[in-house]
Amino acid sequence: MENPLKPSLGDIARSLGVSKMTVSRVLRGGAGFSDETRARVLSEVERVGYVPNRIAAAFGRGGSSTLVGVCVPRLTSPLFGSVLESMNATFARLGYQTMIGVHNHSSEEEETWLRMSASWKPAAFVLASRAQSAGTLKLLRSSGVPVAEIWNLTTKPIDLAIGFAHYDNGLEMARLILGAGRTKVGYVGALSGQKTAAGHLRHHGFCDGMADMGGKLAAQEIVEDTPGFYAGFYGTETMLARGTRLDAIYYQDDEMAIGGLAYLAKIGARVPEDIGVAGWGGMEAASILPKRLTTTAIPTTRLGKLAAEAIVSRLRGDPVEDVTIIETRLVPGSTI
Amino acid sequence: MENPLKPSLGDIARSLGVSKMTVSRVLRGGAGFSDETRARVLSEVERVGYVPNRIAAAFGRGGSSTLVGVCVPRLTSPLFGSVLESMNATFARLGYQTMIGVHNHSSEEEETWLRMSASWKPAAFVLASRAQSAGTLKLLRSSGVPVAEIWNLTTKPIDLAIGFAHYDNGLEMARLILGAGRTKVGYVGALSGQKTAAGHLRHHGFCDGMADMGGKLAAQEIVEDTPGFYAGFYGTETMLARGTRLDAIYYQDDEMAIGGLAYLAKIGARVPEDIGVAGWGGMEAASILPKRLTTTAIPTTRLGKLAAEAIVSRLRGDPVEDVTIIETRLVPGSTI
DNA sequence: AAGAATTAAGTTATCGATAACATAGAGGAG
DNA sequence: CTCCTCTATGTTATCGATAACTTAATTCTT
Repeated sequence: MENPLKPSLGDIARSLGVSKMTVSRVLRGGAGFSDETRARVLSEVERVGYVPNRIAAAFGRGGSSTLVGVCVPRLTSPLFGSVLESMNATFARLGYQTMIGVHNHSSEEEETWLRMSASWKPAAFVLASRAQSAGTLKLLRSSGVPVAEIWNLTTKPIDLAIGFAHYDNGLEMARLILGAGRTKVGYVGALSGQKTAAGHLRHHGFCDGMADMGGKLAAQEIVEDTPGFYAGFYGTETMLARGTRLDAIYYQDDEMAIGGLAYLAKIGARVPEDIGVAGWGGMEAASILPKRLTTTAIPTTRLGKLAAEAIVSRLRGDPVEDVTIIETRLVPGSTI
Repeated sequence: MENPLKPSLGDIARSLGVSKMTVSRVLRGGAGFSDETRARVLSEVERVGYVPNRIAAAFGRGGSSTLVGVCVPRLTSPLFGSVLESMNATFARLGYQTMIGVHNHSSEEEETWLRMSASWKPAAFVLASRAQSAGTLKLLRSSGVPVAEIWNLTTKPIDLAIGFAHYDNGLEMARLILGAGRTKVGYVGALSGQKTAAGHLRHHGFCDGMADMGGKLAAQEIVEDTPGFYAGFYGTETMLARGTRLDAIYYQDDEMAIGGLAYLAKIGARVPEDIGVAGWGGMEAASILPKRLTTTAIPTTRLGKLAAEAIVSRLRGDPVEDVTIIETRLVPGSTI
């Protein structure tokens, strides 16, 4: 008892004159003890302020913990923030704790994090944006724990995938834009890492959608910077500076679209009369603009909640869909 | 060896014919082994894809882990997101992992999280927004681990405090606004929990600053909602609907200010001619507005980095300042 | 060259909780 | 009244890494 402030199960047991197992059983709520014993244990636990040691518990159970490793591209995006928030809350409610990692769209960073994270023997992993490196895949497969790939959908998930149909979102937006009679359409995106990243998929879907209707992109600009207001602003400036006349721009996300709107306002272009604007994500700011932004609204809270629940179902051995597509909603808005 | 995919230190040792300690020493980079042994161990580790078990390691060390518990009010704010991101990166670089909690400005949620978190025997805690409940304080004190209170400053920190001088920020902004000749000033804030919350402090400093210069708030509106674009939009609407004529509004943060600007634009009020607007936080979006927002820029990345470094210094026994004030910068902008 | 100091190992005990198994006593069935 | 079944509880072994010792071999001193 070097530290009297941190009594252990054994200390509780000793001061009550019972065995550690009895205390353990009472605390974990199973059966096998009398009401009287239960009351005595609980009051002693309360009295000394006992805090169970989950490290020891996880170790004793044979290694696997109630931690869940979650890795996202970044934490500054309100969309990912919202997903994390609801996922975190759901996991907490179900008795799990989240360990967060950020990979900045880099598969090396993801692998570094994963290796570190795996050493905590998490009960599961949640990865946003497809794990790419061979090392990552090997580690995930051999770890034997449930893995949820969120945000993107993948045709053959490592374990389970829950996300949005980004390609289709791009396709739909192309239809909406061309259907509105716009013909000279540009695309502004930003650094989004690998080919399989969500932004690329929407871009790809958008191009294909335009091709289906006999159109094609008149211009595009991929800014070498994190997606955000700035990137949208400067991406638009750069693209327009090239002189191509455009009557609509599709942005990688709403933040970029809002940045673009700011640039268009600055140069006096009227939206949607002179030029149309569309984004993706349905972020809060999009709804307070003078003209409601044309975008695709995504239920981020739902994604987080479903992902956490799916993981827990899998851990409990309940049946779970391998691939869950979360419905998105095209918001026509007034900027196209 | 029930699971051949998860070899342990002992397995490595056995297959090399050395002791577990030798392997442990090599892996943790100390001394006490020959170059040849080192090479043999490393190659075997590589060959079988050994992943160390930190749960066992933490347990073996006597309980304390390399986890750091971090609790913030929410994850959807780009400001907190940015702090978390740099803190997470700094901790990772220094060999620690973060466990995240969200308390929604509720001290009960914070305490629940803390109790859960404490059971992982973290090496330290980082709390954003002052811990309030008696239970929380008692637990933190008796846990005996370093605690960093960030975001807010407190006069007597539990252990160490790193943050912004919110009260002074409010005071300075009051001076700037009154100094610009504005006399009928309103304040729009949002749900921010306890009395000691950062938003309240700025509000308080703002009122005192106005009083010092012989002014006082002409109107105020505290929206019962999370701070954000919406809250700023509707808070402004509600406040102005009461009919008081105003020539400037101070907002709890930039998101709310931008929401307010959107409302003002909607009703055709010119900024800053008809009414001035000021925010707090210096978020990215504030710099792409047609008129640069008058605000207080805060170095969120710096806060995250310094907080993580301070915690690690304390863990290593190096000297650390108890209270660190992070300088903020008043951005005059063009909206006042 | 003998003893001291250093290097490169190996041994043992331990952390706290838990699974799996063991046991004593109470109550019920026949 | 005997056997049998619960119920409440105790015992033992265990998870993987590590701290703190110990030992054997090598190198350095003077």
